[in-house]
Amino acid sequence: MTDVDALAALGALAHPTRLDAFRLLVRHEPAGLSTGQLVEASDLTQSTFSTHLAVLVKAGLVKPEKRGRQMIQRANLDVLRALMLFLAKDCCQGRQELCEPLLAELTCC
Amino acid sequence: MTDVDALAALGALAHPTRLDAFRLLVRHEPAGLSTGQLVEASDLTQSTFSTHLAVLVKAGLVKPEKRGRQMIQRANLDVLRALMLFLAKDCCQGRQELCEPLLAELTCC
DNA sequence: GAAACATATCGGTTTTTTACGATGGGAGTT
DNA sequence: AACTCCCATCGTAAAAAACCGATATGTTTC
Repeated sequence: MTDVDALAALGALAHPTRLDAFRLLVRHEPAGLSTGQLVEASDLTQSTFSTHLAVLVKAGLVKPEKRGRQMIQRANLDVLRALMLFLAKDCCQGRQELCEPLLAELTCC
Repeated sequence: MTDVDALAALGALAHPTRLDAFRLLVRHEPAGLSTGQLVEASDLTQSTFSTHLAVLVKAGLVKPEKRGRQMIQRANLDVLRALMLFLAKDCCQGRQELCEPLLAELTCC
């Protein structure tokens, strides 16, 4: 993951509507949700939400898939993992003791 | 870490200047760098960089400390860890197999 | 083919962000 | 006290983001 990719992912998640939508999609893995269902879950217009969704898709965090006349949206956890690894690399620069607390907490899952 | 905190941290890192500055500070832990040194490392005006720095501080990612007539800026790795944990919680919702690849890669450090 | 449906895109307005020079205030120096 | 240095803040202009209604595109249904 390059800096540009990480900036796109960070920016995509840095908005309440998009963060909510992404987390909703994560909770609905691997089935996904239609765009319309996501619009309903938000309190925004269909067109406004569509542009938010486009930001998530452009960042690679969401992968759309055609199904009949509707689009099924699915979270791309690979990109989320790549983003976390990107951040972790900063955290761990040479000093492993800095990230050990993180690993300890992450073993919760 | 609340949603509001996470959004602030994501937004703070979602800018090339601020991401660069934060990573530079991480690499200079635990000594930190003065604001002036950070300005030099950027290609921006002192005033412009100051507002960027304020965003990082507001998000808690950077902790300023007075030293004489200059400010020493230090990265707050606790907030970075909290942010990563916040993202990981989404990733791991109930399904531990989703985060195992991440943990495997993180053991690099 | 016409109608209904799901989603994307186009204009346009409002709000927010970014960037700069200039100014101000606190902290050392002479 | 006057001066210099470091940094924050103010005022402002330009750029980007957010939001909406209206329209366009492609798909199923009748």
